[in-house]
Amino acid sequence: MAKRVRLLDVAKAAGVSQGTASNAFGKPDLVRKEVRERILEVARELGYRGPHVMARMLRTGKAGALGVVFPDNLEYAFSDPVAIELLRGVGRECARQAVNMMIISAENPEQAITAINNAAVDAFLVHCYSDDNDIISAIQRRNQPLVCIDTDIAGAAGTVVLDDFAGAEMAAQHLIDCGARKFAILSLQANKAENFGPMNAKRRGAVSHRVVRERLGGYHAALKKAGIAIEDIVHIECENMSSHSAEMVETMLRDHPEVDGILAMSDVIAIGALDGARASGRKIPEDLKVIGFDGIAEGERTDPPLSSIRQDSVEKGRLAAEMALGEAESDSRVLETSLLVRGSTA
Amino acid sequence: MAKRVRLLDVAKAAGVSQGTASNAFGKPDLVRKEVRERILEVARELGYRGPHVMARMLRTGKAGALGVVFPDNLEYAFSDPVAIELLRGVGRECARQAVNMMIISAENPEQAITAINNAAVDAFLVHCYSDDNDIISAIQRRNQPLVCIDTDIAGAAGTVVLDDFAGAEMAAQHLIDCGARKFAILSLQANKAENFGPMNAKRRGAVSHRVVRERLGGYHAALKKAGIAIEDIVHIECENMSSHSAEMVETMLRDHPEVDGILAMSDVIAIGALDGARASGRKIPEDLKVIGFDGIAEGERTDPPLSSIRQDSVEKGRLAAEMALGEAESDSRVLETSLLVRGSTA
DNA sequence: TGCATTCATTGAATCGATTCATTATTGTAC
DNA sequence: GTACAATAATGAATCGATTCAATGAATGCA
Repeated sequence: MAKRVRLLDVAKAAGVSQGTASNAFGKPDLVRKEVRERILEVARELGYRGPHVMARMLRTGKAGALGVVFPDNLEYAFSDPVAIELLRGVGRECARQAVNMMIISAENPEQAITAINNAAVDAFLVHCYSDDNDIISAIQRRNQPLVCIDTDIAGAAGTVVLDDFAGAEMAAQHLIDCGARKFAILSLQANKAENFGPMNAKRRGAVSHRVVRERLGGYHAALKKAGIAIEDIVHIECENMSSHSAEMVETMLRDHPEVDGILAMSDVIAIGALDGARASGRKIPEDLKVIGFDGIAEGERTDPPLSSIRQDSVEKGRLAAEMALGEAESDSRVLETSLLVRGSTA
Repeated sequence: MAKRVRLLDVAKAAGVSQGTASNAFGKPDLVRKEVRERILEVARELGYRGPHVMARMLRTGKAGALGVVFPDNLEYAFSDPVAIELLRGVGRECARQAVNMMIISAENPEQAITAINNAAVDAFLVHCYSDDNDIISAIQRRNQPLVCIDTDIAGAAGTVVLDDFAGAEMAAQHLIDCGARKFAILSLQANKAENFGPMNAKRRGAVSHRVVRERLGGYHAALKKAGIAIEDIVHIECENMSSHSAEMVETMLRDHPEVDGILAMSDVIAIGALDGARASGRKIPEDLKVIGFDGIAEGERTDPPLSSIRQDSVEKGRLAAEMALGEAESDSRVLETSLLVRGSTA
């Protein structure tokens, strides 16, 4: 293979210094028009492909890219509707700032750390649930701007989270207002250790995922206020997959036929719950009221349409990117939620 | 800010050559154990952050990343269910090969070219419909492996496409078998120039998007074989958005109440068609049969569930990534489709 | 004509590693 | 005790740009 044509070759052939040749490409207005044109002409003749990206990066120290990490599971990033909305927001901001978006990909945590160390990026965005993460430390070692989404890590440059507590409170209050009295909570995974199924008090006390902790707290607060004892609530931990939660709900309704209100920590779980409830012969909302969390678009088309707590994930991603790229003040932001009433509760 | 600690500093402090220090990090087995440990120890003391990514890239010429470009519209990548499945496949293969995934982001074609030129990647993947694209040329100028998805560009290193013709033929044949006789085709955008609404023969003759050309050809072939004249088919061009196709279908059914079979070029369009048909008082599948294309998961939950032509977009993305990264033979691959019969036709 | 300004260009230093041809050292075999 | 391999370590060259202080030329103004 022929050797690559370098800027120096172009400069020589055009009879100018390397510095001028560089400017002809990068800072055209510093070079006289005729000279610039000659350089570009010569470059074309020689087959020069334009400044070498890696060389420029090394010299300038800018990568022109934002790293996005999903430590819990990469596949999740392109499966969960909420994660996709998040990515859409990140993408939007990156496009606005003319920065590329590097998705750090890995099959396991160890590989993720390597991937992080090999990524040429200017800043990092991490979406994760757990806060005891050595992937986070790997990023922090790089000493670059870092914004965490949905979890608050001490020492992170910035965090963007939801007011999950208030949202959950709103959800529970709404079911109470609709007349539900016997509650089941369908929780997201609470810990690094998978343990789906009924959730005992011990596990409830050791929730390491911030989102789960907050939402659980919010549910409990509202129910307690309404005079419902925590021990009377059915707690089930579900994988964030409709097919899985559907099964869980069928089992649950067999064991606890008295349940008349389901609080699901995600719409994906809630959609499965609708299926499970229907399969168990329940009429929704007459026999059983269901409310989800997130307010994803799919919730409009379910049967019946799903009530939920709406969050703006696109904006969450966009804001996080803005913070990481240094355009927005980099500290902690808490986004609000709102109640979305549809057929599954009213 | 203190100056960055370089490998040379570490080498000096540890009393070894720079070459050895480099090996201690990159090729540990070339360095005696005690020496290596001393180097790592010194590195820690000095606060060395590990080899500088950009410097390494420049020297080795490897970026460790795969560029993914959506020239038609970046936002589309994170909105269309099919594109998301594609990304999931790409992500899976990238993870397997421990390569990061660089999403080239841009708000307009001009910016996209800059973004491409600034991306430190080893190969490119392009998903696009049109084949007269100067973004493609910009990539080709970089002289790196390139795989095009869903379009066949002359000179591209590789292409991965679907047998769209056969799939469309199968769809039309199925509707005929179900008894439909008066057809409407809901087409995806056929050209760079937006022109939604009824599609005249002239525009039908100037389709620059390969996918649309092939699917249209497949529909026509099957219908012709069944003795249906092309002039008797209603052609409508839709934006790939359910809300849009719903409107289009309402109008269409007002103008052409005789239509009893809808061939939609995407499930997203088909889902909107179901809404539009329902709003127009049609019973599906009794009055009107609808078949989509793609076989997305959402089609299971529509009312009635959507018949479709299933394609494996995840595999399409995975295979394309494999080809671009040089692990699969890099030529042209054509993936097959299959018929998915559900409630909207039977 | 002289002096200050502005504009264009030069050329060497720099970014921070990896690589590879050499040299030094140690071990094994005869 | 010598020859030959195998193993470790060296250090200079290299990857390909950008940057910046210094220089030269051209212009403006008194």
